[in-house]
Parts: sequence; C-alpha cells; structure tokens
Amino acid sequence: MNAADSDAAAPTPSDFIRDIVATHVAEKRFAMIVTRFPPEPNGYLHLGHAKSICLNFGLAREHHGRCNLRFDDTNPLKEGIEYVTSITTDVQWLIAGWADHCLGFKPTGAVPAEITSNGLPDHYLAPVSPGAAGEPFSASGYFDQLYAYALELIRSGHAYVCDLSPEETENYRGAPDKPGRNSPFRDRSVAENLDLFSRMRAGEFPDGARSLRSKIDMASPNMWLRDPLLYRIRHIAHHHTGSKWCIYPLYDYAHCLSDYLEGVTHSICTLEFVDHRPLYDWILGSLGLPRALPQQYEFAKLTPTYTILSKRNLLRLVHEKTVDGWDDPRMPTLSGMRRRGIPASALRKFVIGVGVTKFNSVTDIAVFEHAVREELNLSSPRRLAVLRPLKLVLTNIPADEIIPCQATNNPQDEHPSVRPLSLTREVLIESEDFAEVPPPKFFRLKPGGEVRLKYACIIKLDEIVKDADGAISELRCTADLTTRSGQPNSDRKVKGTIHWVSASLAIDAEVRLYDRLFTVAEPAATDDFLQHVNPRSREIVTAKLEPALATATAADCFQFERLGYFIPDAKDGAAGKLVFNRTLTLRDAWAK
RNA sequence: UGCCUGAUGGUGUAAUGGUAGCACAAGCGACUCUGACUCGCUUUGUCUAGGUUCGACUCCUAGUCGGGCAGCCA
Repeated sequence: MNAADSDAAAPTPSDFIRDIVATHVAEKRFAMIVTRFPPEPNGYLHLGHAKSICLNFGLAREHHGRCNLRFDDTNPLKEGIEYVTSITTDVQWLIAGWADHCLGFKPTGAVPAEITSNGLPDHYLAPVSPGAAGEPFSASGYFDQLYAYALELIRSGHAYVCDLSPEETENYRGAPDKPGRNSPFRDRSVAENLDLFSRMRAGEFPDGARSLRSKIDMASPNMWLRDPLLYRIRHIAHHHTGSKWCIYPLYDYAHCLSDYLEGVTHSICTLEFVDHRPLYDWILGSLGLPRALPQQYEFAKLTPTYTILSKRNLLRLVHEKTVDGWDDPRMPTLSGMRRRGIPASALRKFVIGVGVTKFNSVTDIAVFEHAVREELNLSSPRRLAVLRPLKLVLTNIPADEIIPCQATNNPQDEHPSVRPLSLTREVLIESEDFAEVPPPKFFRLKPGGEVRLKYACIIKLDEIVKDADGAISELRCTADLTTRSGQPNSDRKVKGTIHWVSASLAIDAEVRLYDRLFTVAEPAATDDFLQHVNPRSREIVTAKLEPALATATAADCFQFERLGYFIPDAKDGAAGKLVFNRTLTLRDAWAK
C-alpha cells in the first residue's frame, strides 16, 4: 500500500480552517487556493511542524491548489544551510506520494491540467524569486522587492528611520496597560528617511544604531501596533544572499509580503500570531497593492504528552548531550522519528486525526503510538528475536539434528508468505518467559508446565539447571514433535506460546530499546524539563536474531514477535554490524 | 486596572437552533500457534448563573477559569 492510498482510505475530517477555505472555493473568490509552509531554517522539523505541513499541503492538495515550502530566513544570526537541507528532506519525506503540484517547490516542466483549468496566478509561470526551478521558496529571495516596498512605505509616510537604541526603543514602547511614547525621530522628512535608509543599506551604521519603523500608533492597546520595526542592521552574511545585505527585514514585514508575492490566499500560522494579524493587514493595506491580499488564520499548536517540542528546548537536549543529536531516535524531530522507524503515513494519520482548532489542548501520546502500531501492524513482516536469552535444551532432540519449520511472514496479509525456520536441540528463549515461581495467570514456561515454541512444537519443562551461584544456567525440556504443524497433534492447545531462536543458528545484533524521553506527562510545564529526563529512555542489549534478519536494511521495518517493531539503524548499522532500533513495543495487556 | 483568544467524558475532536457522536485511554468478555491483531459489551461529558426559544453545546447577558501579547526572534 503506498502513501497516497493509505491517506485516501481515511478522508481528512473538516475543521474551521477547511470550512473557511471551502466557503471561499464555493464563492470562487480565488482562481486557485495557495498556502505555504514557512519554517525558519534555524532547527530541525518536529511533530508540531508535521501538523502544519499536513494542514497547508493538505489544503492545497484537496483543492488542486499549491503549497509553497518557503524558508522564513530573515535572521541570519540563527540560520544555516544545514537546516535548509534537513527541512527540505523532511518535508519531502513526510508528504511523499502526494501530488506534484503541491510539493512546495518552484515549478518545473508542464503545469498540471487541473491547475490550468482552474486559473493560474502569474507567479506560477514566472516565479518571483530568483533561483532554479525545483528549489524551495525563501523570504531572502524577495529581499530586493521587500526593499522596494520599504521605500514605498517611506514615501507614503508609513515608515521612518529611528535612531533609538534597542534599549530606548523598549522603554518608549510602554507596557500592555500603559501607552508608549512617540520616538523623537518619528517626524523626519521623507527625504531624510530615504537618505538614512539607503545609507543603512550601504553599511554606514553599526548594528543597532538605527532601524526602519512603521508609523502606526504608540498608544495602541495592541503592543504589535506600537511602531514595530521593519528593518534592523546586521553586519553578517546570510546563508542564501551572502554579503549582499547588511539590513534584514523582520518577520512581520517580510512574511505578509512574501505571502503576497507568492499569491498566497490563506496564510495559516499558530495562535501566538493572532496579535500580529492587524500588523499583517496594516502593512499590506498601506502599500495599496493591486492583487488580492492574503489573509492570516491561526490554529493551536500540537502539544503531545511526554514530549518537548519547542525548538529552543530541543536545542538544549542536543547541546547538553541528553540525546545524540537532532536525529536521535528519541527525539520528536521528523529525522529522529524517521530513524526510529516511524512511517510517514502514521505521522500523517496522527496529525490529521488530532484535528485543527483554536483550543490549546494536550494530546495523549498514546494516540500517536496507536497510529504507529496501526500502520506497522499491517506492513511489518514478523521475525523471531530474543532480547535477553535464556538457554533451553530439548533433551529428546539429537545435537546434530535440524528440524525444519515454517513461519508466517505477515498474518495480516490476505495470502501470507512463509519462510523456513530451523529447530535445534539448543534454543534460546526470552528470560521473562520463564518463572520459577510464577505469578497468578502466568501463561509462560514454569516448572512442570508446557508452552508452545511458536511455529515449532509444544515443550514441557523437566529440569532447571543452576550454576554454583544459584543462577539458572539452562532449562531442560522435552519436545513433543507430534504437535508440529502438519503433525497429528498440531491442534493441541496450550495456554502459552513463546518466541525463540536456535542457539547454534541465531545471529548477534545490537538492539537499542527506546522508551519515552521524559517521565512526566508535561515536561514543558515543569521548572526544568531536564530534571525529568527518563534515565531508561535507551537501553542497549545484544540480542539473538533468527538468521533471516542478517540482510535487513534500514528500509525494512519488522515486528519481532511478542516484542514490538524494530528497524535497522540507518546511521550506525553499516560495515556488517547489525544494529536495530526499537520503534515501539507491542501493546501489552499482561504487563498491566 | 490593557488588548487578543479559548472552554464538550480521563484525553483529543464532532454536532453550525432539532436523538450529544467518533477516536484514544480505561474496564469486562470472545477469539488466538504473538497476553499482538480482530470482534463484542461497559463506564465517563456540554465551565457557572441568568435570558431568548416549542426546543440551546450552538444565540444573548454577566461571571469563572485557562492561554497569548511589552525581541532590533520567528
């Protein structure tokens, strides 16, 4: 089943933003629905971004519109090409299989018919930002036009150059319940503003010496309308524009205009930008622009339990080496989750399933885990592996005998394929599958008890052998070979079935057992989330695997029967060494 | 004492004046060569107080509680 099919099976439920868009479509208000996903390249994409990606690209997809991947790269201090690369990769991975026209990159080749038939904004045929077709969009690609618009704002008296220092600017701004004061530089002439602004661009002034400000209302109850800055001076190279600029636009100025330049119709962001919306509208409105203006809509961020999602905090986990990097399988980053074996389809199912609202909710991570298991259960071939081996000798099987068995690859398939498995005299079982003093309702191996070795036969425990220290060194059992598949007693029932591998044939692998990174449900709400890192978030064992696993690659996710889902590590698994990551355990009603 | 925004079972989300539904979680049971999967059943909800209405989660008024806003970050 490919990604597109799996999404088609579960149509996206509606939400307040989709309702708005649907209304606009019904009114034929726009020739085409255009959205954008605008990350700043200053960190890796995470679960929260997945929600925004699926919303924005999903909307474009549903309406045969377009969604641009646009880097909001207006602050070169924090940004870098490493992030541009990873974000591009992650977006492509998450929505792989979705139609080309909403993949987010500068158009290449022929325009799809369903778009031409629905009208086309001119930018589609002639991208406004420089760069080759197939590249993502970026705010920095619009710096020339943004500068021209700033000149326009100055000429029309909507902006001025301010000489206040950052500290003074803050003082003049007032407080939420106290109006601010006008800057003493607010009433400069247009000519002086034009002169100063061009000299800012030319590099005549040091960082922070002057800024370009909008002229709105220093007494506005909305702090974002108190003459917010449009441009600041930063003598620093930009990862995309190099040393061409030493003034850089701020988010509020660059974002609305980038949206406009791309023909964006619906500019969707998170709730903290609600207060900025009047500014978004003010800038576009002050310019007297000829084409239809984009509108901003806001939704609530995703907050899963036992997870931290803010970029600042994820950065701390990386810098303080709580994890091994942005792509550590315990991280909620797209790259971390991909490495851990989370399928993109499960991620999409989850973020679409939680819905889009304006309510700051906390989503139980169990919902996410359910989505992952649901996908993996259908797609993962089963294998046998033993994480913590305990030796078991089948005393009635000769040492040199190999008894052939057949194992089902995936019982969820309509016509499951099988693979051969070999039963030998010595096998390894999971140590937790044996209890010398069993608790009530223990279905596994116990003194005098019987269990089935999955795909093989029923065995009976005869003897527990201990070493000098009293530790169990091996279990001696009798195999009832008449209970094998195809044999007369194959239908005999026993309560427990356990997994196993042949001691002589099994192969070694390093297996990394991951658990949730935090021990508290809402780590971000605590004084210091680092105090609540789960000390057992990663346990590494040397496991014994059935031989069929020797050739596994990072493209293959497996279910180790009765244990969980596992995937070869994409990074450390090279050079003939087998390394598996546990994606997730199976649901375990017994453990409770 | 400012502005913005929100509130439906334990959690998330529908119902847009007409039977409060779905998913996750929890519990019980069936099935089982995975204590998985699957299937069946069950528990639990409209923030409060008024008002409009034949009828209110939905509309009105007042309150309560929560989130956001004072970066030359996005």
